[in-house]
Amino acid sequence: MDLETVFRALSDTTRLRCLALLRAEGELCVCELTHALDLLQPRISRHLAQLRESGLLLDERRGQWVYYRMNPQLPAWTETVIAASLEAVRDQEPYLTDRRRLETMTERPGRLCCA
Amino acid sequence: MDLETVFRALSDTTRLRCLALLRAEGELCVCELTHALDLLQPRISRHLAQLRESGLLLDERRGQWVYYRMNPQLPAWTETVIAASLEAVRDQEPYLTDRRRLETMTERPGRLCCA
DNA sequence: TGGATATATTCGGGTCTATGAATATGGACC
DNA sequence: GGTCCATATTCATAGACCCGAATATATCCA
Repeated sequence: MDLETVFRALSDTTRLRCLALLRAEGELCVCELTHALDLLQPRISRHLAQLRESGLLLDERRGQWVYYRMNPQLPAWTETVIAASLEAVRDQEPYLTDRRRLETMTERPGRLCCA
Repeated sequence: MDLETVFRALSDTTRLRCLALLRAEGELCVCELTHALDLLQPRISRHLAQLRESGLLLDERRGQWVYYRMNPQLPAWTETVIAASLEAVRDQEPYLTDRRRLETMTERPGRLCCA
């Protein structure tokens, strides 16, 4: 896991938005991220694949859905970099709206509708 | 200073090598960096310009030489990101060799030859 | 088996990026 | 002025990247 690979993976807003939600929520499936970011599904899917290939994310299929989550075995410096940078934009757009859209999403797979 | 801009600036090994030396040395002129990294001068100059335009570096002409240094007014998260990542590769190549080449460079401007 | 949903991939186009080579700019000094 | 040195910029090329649209794959369920 070299610096250049990680920084390149982090140098796209779509990917940063996905990472921000995944860190907050633990894990999310592609359709939840697609809804939260309000973007086309192939676009989300490609960015998630990039994050997986760079080593930052893990994926796991469960039934129809593929869930992504942060790789728990990242080197310490990578954790530090991601945590510090995402914390700095926590209260800015588009990250605020992404969280709101996810919260108000109905029919999230594997979740009670009236939790 | 947004995340994407900073991460894009950091996603190139040549730029990371320049930043590592500049953090260690305080300030360096273009010819010192060119010698330390053992690359062609226009290549170094262009990467330094990118780092300046992204806000990470400041430059200052003194006589024939242009000195670059870290911008001392970076946001805290940027400082954290750069410090954590460069610290992680401090003892790896090509960063080790870069420091060695700089140390053994003769005729560094503004420095005594037998310091 | 067939249809519906979720996810991934391919394709084509436009844009950005990094590079070496060559050239231009700018200051110092005679 | 002219010359040398340090630095910056231009030019052309090759590759990477991002995107939407269309299509392919995979799973579930009837």
